[in-house]
Amino acid sequence: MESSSTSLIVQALTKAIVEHRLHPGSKLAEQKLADHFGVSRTLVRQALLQLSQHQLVTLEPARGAFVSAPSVDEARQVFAVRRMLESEMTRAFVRQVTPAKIRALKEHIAREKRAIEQEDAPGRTELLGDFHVRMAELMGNEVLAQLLGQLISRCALITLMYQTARAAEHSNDEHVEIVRALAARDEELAVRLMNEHLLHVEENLTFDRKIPSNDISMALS
Amino acid sequence: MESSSTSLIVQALTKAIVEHRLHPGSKLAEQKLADHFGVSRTLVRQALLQLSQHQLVTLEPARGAFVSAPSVDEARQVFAVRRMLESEMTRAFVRQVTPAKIRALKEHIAREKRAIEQEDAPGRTELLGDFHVRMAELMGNEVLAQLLGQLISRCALITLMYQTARAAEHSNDEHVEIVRALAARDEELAVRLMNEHLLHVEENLTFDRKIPSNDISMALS
DNA sequence: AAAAACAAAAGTGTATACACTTTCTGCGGG
DNA sequence: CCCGCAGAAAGTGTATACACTTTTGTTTTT
Repeated sequence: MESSSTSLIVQALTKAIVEHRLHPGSKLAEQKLADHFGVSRTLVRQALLQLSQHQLVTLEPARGAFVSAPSVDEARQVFAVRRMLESEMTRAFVRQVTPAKIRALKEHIAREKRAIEQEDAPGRTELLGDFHVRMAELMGNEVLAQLLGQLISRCALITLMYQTARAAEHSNDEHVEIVRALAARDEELAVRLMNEHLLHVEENLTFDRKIPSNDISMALS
Repeated sequence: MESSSTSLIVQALTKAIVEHRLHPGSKLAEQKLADHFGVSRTLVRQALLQLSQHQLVTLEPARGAFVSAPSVDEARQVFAVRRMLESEMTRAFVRQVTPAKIRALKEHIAREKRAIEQEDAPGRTELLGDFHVRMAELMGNEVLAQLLGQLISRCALITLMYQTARAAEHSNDEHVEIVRALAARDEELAVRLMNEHLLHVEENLTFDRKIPSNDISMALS
């Protein structure tokens, strides 16, 4: 169904993994993926190698590629890093905030709300994560934005999507509060709210292991 | 001269790039590297792909791989991220400091001093960077340690090695001061010192472009 | 003599081939 | 009935082949 290069495969697989269409532990057989994307194993291997660097996929020597199943410990470490990074990011954001930036964030939050109301679960998860990336981008720091993007992908692998129906609204509300503090240039409040927000998201972790569905073609639709 | 897998090639190239034996802009021809390492282009390509994800190598479509030449802007962004991450890391470190951890850091600093006295430039650069990684490891956060490791590799590409003869001593002194503040559990002082330290390192950036040496075999010795 | 055009060489991008390892299946022994 | 073992099937790891692109060097044209 597809036609082009490695990065398209990476994107497709990333989406499927982050949206939990491919469950942690699922085997990713090279030939099956190659058939599905209509390319040779060479390109699939490149894609899997990249994904393993993003920690979305785990490569076991001579056994193959599997969707990563991060341990509880690792999950907490990822969130600890996010809190370190994002509390300081928030601080820096306040110091260089402009009306245009606030407007951009508010627009983003509106998009979140729309996705939540329409019960668009995949879009919702993505947008809620992107809020944080958007902040980094608005600060003009590409390096930060890219780094956060990866951390957040790892988080999405961890946070289960389903029970976020209520949690999503909660996150959305907290985003609103954060932006309000940013607009008011209240540095300490903004930092505190961001920290609490991330703690809340982390609390929502559930670590039940679902039964892996190995049907790759189904998952990639 | 070599025998084994992709990650050995990655390590060898990383070392050569970070130690400035391969200059920014140098072409990394696949067949030449393959011959040098005694493997096929397949493995070399895998290695180059990984290095490009670490931002040490830039891939230009249909033109090949080159040692990255980060822009001034990108350099500042990397340092901005390091300051965000490491100031909070320092704060967290103070809160969970133990005598054993202080001892470990002091040992590391002693190794730095030895490398500086022996004018072991490559070892010196590596150890000065590793101080920060060691802190992350001592906190038991592998995710943080790995992330910092990558950021610091990117820094090493930027910071020129030669003029650090004096700067290296300076960095070493600042490490001593930081550890002293950590041992005293003085959170604010430690954070301030770490921030200033990173600012000093950033100030030492020099952005002169050297003439690239294309002799891969020579550089890899 | 400088510029344009073409041919040869070198190099990258993808597919395929093949060796070797793991996994599965069925059969015989405990 | 279960365990283990042999052989087949499936799958990964590396090398090689080949098409296509960029680069280089030479010849032709103005």
